[in-house]
Order: sequence, then structure tokens, then C-alpha cells
Amino acid sequence: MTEGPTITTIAQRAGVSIASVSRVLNGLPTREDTVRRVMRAADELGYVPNSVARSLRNRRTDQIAFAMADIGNPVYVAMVREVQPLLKEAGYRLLIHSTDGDAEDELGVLRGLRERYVDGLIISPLRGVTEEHVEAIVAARAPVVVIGSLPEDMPDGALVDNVRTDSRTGVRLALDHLHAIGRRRIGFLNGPLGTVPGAARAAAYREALEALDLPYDEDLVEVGDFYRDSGARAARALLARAPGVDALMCANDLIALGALDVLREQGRDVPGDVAVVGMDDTDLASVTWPTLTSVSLGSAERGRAAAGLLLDRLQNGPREPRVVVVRPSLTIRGSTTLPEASPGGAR
Amino acid sequence: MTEGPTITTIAQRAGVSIASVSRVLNGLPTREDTVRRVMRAADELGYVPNSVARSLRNRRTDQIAFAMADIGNPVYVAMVREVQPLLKEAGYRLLIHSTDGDAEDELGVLRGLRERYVDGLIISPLRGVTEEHVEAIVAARAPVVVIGSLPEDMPDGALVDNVRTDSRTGVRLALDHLHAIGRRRIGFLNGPLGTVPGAARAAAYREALEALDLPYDEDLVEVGDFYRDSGARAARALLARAPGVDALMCANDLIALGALDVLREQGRDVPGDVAVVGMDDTDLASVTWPTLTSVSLGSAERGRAAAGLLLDRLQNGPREPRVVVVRPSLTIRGSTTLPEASPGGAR
DNA sequence: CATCCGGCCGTAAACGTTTACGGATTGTCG
DNA sequence: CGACAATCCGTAAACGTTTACGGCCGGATG
Repeated sequence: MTEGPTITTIAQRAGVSIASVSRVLNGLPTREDTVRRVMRAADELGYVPNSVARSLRNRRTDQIAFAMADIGNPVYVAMVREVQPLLKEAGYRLLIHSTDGDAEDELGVLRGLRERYVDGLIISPLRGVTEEHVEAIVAARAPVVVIGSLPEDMPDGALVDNVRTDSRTGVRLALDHLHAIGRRRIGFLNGPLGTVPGAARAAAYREALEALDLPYDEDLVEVGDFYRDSGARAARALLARAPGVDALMCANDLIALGALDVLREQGRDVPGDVAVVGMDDTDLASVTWPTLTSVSLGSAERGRAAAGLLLDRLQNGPREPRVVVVRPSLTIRGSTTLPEASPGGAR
Repeated sequence: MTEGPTITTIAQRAGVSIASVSRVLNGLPTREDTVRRVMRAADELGYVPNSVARSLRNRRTDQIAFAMADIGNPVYVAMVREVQPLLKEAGYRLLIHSTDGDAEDELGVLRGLRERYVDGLIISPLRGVTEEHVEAIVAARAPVVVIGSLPEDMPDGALVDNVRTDSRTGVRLALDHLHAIGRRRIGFLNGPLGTVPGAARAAAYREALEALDLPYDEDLVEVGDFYRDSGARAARALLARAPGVDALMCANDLIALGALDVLREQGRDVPGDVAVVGMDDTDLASVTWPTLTSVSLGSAERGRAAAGLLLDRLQNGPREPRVVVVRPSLTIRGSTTLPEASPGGAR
């Protein structure tokens, strides 16, 4: 693997100093004649600047990392999909860290910021921002955008912007809708209470019931994981315990898929017997049959917002931390209404 | 943003030279006492090595890029999902380039290799490897793995490994299956003939028909894009032209989704009236109703293979280019058999 | 003609590491 | 006690850029 030409090679061939070469290549004012000579030499040698050397000198890498629990999760895919073009547009490369939900890994990424291999980080911590996260962020002294909730008391040194959604309102929208179509025994299939979304959605469910003057019934609640098979297990358990349930609120779309599987298997009509609502409004929601009514937490919008905040901070320097709240909305599909004539739409 | 400690800071505090610090930090043999002093200083200062400086000196970045058409496509997500942990395990970071199917962009990534911001590249070019691709790869002098097909005559300097699948056999598997369940008028919904998969699958369809002694009928073929709504349009056109069709072979799962939409809309039973087969066997296939029989082209396996080849070359140095062919297989689901009792499974 | 000013350019330092090389110290052995 | 080997460490160069600084040369001006 022979070495490519460097600025020095060009300087020799053009008969000028490396400083001149650098100036020409960076478009700094230089005599016409010199410019031509350097350009010519660079062309002939097929010169390409070494980005590592440039990074070392300029103290910037033009790279940004995005850390998430699982790149297989459609929610994160939607975010990456929005983030990538914005970063590219601004001249940054994108690094992906899929932490597998491993808290140690997540912290590893945060601590890794100190190696300065990226200029900034977007992170979506599954289990919330702990004391250790905060420590690592402060020590990093590189801008970080957190997607998800933040502890109340971020210390001053922390360069943290925040994008969050309001799953409380999201759950509320879903339950209002279910109530409006006449459902009164609304079950809830949640994810782990140890996760931020899990905890928030649990609280939101109780609140929403209260607002609707519906009783809270433990038998109508089941906790599992945020996956399809876990959703199926939970649905089976809940249906066995409370056969009279007439709607299922699911803490994400995958759980809802599992619930749909079980309802079909048991011959219960959706939405006739049981209406189903998912959460996240992923691509999957328009693929199921019946299509899935789902609470959109604006994944794409959250991705865009996060990228925007980070780029703004990188380009315009220090400023007060900002918070962007993305409003949830409800996308009503077949699982809570009568079968539509024409389903689907593009993904 | 104050500057962090460098090797020099540590050297001062520990009262030794920077060479000693480096040696200690890299675990080279050093006197016990010096080791302690350096370690102590490093700890106290919270030293973290600067990865850019290290890269410059070591001429390696510990980064690998993966370039694909669209990170939103489940096929690529499946690949990334496999690639990421393998790279992490080997100590590499992962960069993602989603080129949007833009050929210029794709070449940009390839040319960018010469900036040496990554040690290697996995690329899946949508429209095949052109003359220009080859040029860029040779000039890059960095190892590249291409997922997809390669021109016959790669020049010697090109450090290219290759992972491909055999969509010909894949289509064949699907048509054999359809034939075996008694279908004789098998339609084909393809993607653009200008793409590598599109062209290959078109040829494979003709061959497979021939092998089965079925006539090739132009009315049974429709060409569109690899997306759901395009698939729907194509299905509608084909059904109008050839109402007697009893099976639809789709060039990918998204097209198949569109086809399922239309069949449902027209009240045709799947698989009773029309059987449907998709291709790629993405996560979506187990979500539809009926679940979708699909040709698996081993996305996950291709991802693993690509990562394996690249890592091998990076770790063990130059060697003959290798080719890995991943065998396709057929995953039979509800869209070609009677409705199952229990659908689904984990995603 | 002497002076000054401005435009270009070259020298050298800096970014933060790793490592070749040789000098110093210590210990061993004759 | 002297010579030599073995250890350990410090100096300095190198990786490929960018940029501060000062020198040189030309022309304009008094």
C-alpha cells in the first residue's frame, strides 16, 4: 500500500513551500501564477488532503455520533433517516453506536467523547440520564443532545440540549379516542417500569383513566418487554384474566403486533370486540391487518430537532441549553375503526 | 471549552518524559516505580488519549464505513445490525453513509476513502460497480468489500472482496414452490430493470418459467419501483390486464405489501385466489396478514460475511480477493399456504 | 535616490501521539 | 576495581496539516 502524495510532495513538484500549497488549497489569496503551479501539481499527483492530519490541527473531526439502544428498532431508524441528510448537508459524517440497551456501553460512548473522535453526540438513553451520564457529559466538554428526558438539575458546565416528547399527552390522546368510540374497559400492555418510557406511560395511563372517570383496575394492566413476543405473552395473560376487556392500549407498536397476533389466534375481532392502539407510529403500523391506530411520538421530528440543535451549537458556539418538546398526535387506522375501504399508503 | 490534559501534562506532573508516559500507557516494559507515578498522574488528571493524534501517528483510524442506498430499507438495517457488533468487537467504530441511491454520492464515498478517514469500507452499490467505481476503489488503496455483484475483470490493484447472493436461485425456489402448490399463471412484479437486482430477477423469472415448462407471458409482468405504493400500482395494472393470474411473485417485500393491499381491496383471497411471494424476507413479512412467504436472500448473513472479510483483511494483511456467495432460501408463510393457526413469532 | 508600504512567500512551530536511538545508571563478573 | 551487559529513560523525529511571523521584493512617494 504505497503512500499517497502529501502537501510536501506537491510543494516540491510545484517548486514552492508547503505553506503556499496549503494557502492555495484553502483558497487564501495567492499570486495567480503560484495558484496555477500548485493546482497543476496537485492534479497531476491526484492529491487528496489527509483528514486525520487536518483534524489534529483544526481540532475538529467533522464527525457526529448518534447513540441509540438498537438500530433494529424502527423508531431509531426513523430518527437516523432524518439526521443523516442534515448532517451530511452541514459537512459532518455520521457514526452509529447501537448500545444494545447496555448501560455500560452507553456510558462507554459518552466517556469516549473525551477521545475527541467526534465533535458532538446525539444520544437516546434507554434508562434515562443518570448521575454517571451527567458526569461523563460534563467531562466530555463536547456538545450533547439528549433525546428523552433529562434530570431537573443539570449542572452548569453541561452542554446539553434536550429533545423530548410528551408521552403523557400521547397516552391521553389514545384513551380519549378509545373512550369516544365507546370503550370502557381499556387494558394496558406496558414495557418495563425500569425504563423511562415504561414509567412515564404507566403514570400517564392512570391519569388518563382518571380524567375519563374510568376506574383503575389492576387486572387490566400487564407489564412485559418492548418486543412482539413479549407483547403476545402479556396480551394472552391479560385476556385470560379479564375477558371483558374491549380495548388494548399498547406501550409501543411491537407490543401491539403481539397483541394482534393473540387476538386473531383467539378469534376476537379487531376492532369489533377489542380495539387496539399502538405507540410510536412506526412503519409497521400501516402493514398489519387491520392497520394499527398508533400514537405518533414524532420520531422523525425528534431526529430533525436533535440534529438541528447540535448543528446550531457547533456552528454558533455556546449558548443556553435548549429544550424542544415534540407534540404527540394520534394516527387513526383500522384497529380502532371499522375496516377501511382502501388501506395502506406508501411507507 | 478548556483543553484536556495531554501526554505532556502527565509527563510534567509525574516528572518523567513523554516517551515514558506513552510507554506506560501502552503497557511497554517499564520500571515499576515509573509505572506507578505515571498511572497516578494520569488518573488524577483524568487523562484520555486523543484518538486523532493517535490515528495520525499510527496511520489507522479504527473506523469502518458502511455505505448503502437507504438506511430506511429493512434489508440494510438487517445488515447494519449484524455488522455493528462485529466491528465493535474488533475495536472499530462504524460510520454510516446513506446515499439515497444517488450514484454521485456513492462515488463520493468511494473517493472519500482517499482522505483516509476510515480503514475500510463495506458498500452495496445499487446500480452495480461501474468503471468509475473501480477506478475509485483502486485509487483508494484501502480494503473494500462490495455487497452485490462485481464486474468480471477487476484490475489487480483492487483490494476488493465480494459478498453476493444468488437471486436467480431465489426466484427459482419461489416459482418451484408456487408450481408445487398448483399455480400455473404466475405474475411477476419487478423493480427497475436499470438496477442490478431488477435485471437479475427479470432474467431469473424467465429462466424459472422455462424450467417449469410454463410459457412466458408479457401480460403477466409489470415493472415499477421497489416501493410499496409502486407495488400497488403495478399489481392493479397487472390484475386488470390478466385477471386469471393465480400467483404473484414480487421482487421485494415492499412490492408484495402493495400487492397485498390491492388484492384485499379487490376482495381476492390470499392465498386462495392469488398466492403472493415476496423477496428479502424482511421483518415486515411476519407482520402482514396473511403473513408473507418470502425468499430470504440472507441479509443478516451477508452483513456478517462482509464484516468478516473486511476484518480479516485488515487484521491479516493482503491476500487474494475472496468471494462469498450466500445461498437463498424460502420462508413459507401464510400468503402461499392455508392460514396458520398461530402466526408471528418474535421479530 | 532613500524611504516606506504592501503583497507574497518561506521558515518554523504547533496539534498530540509513537518510537528509534543513544546515554545514563545499575549490577555482575573477572 | 574495571569492563561490560542489561535496563530504563530522555531527546528528537515523524505522522500531514494550518498559520503566525518576518523577510524580500516591487512600486510609489517625497
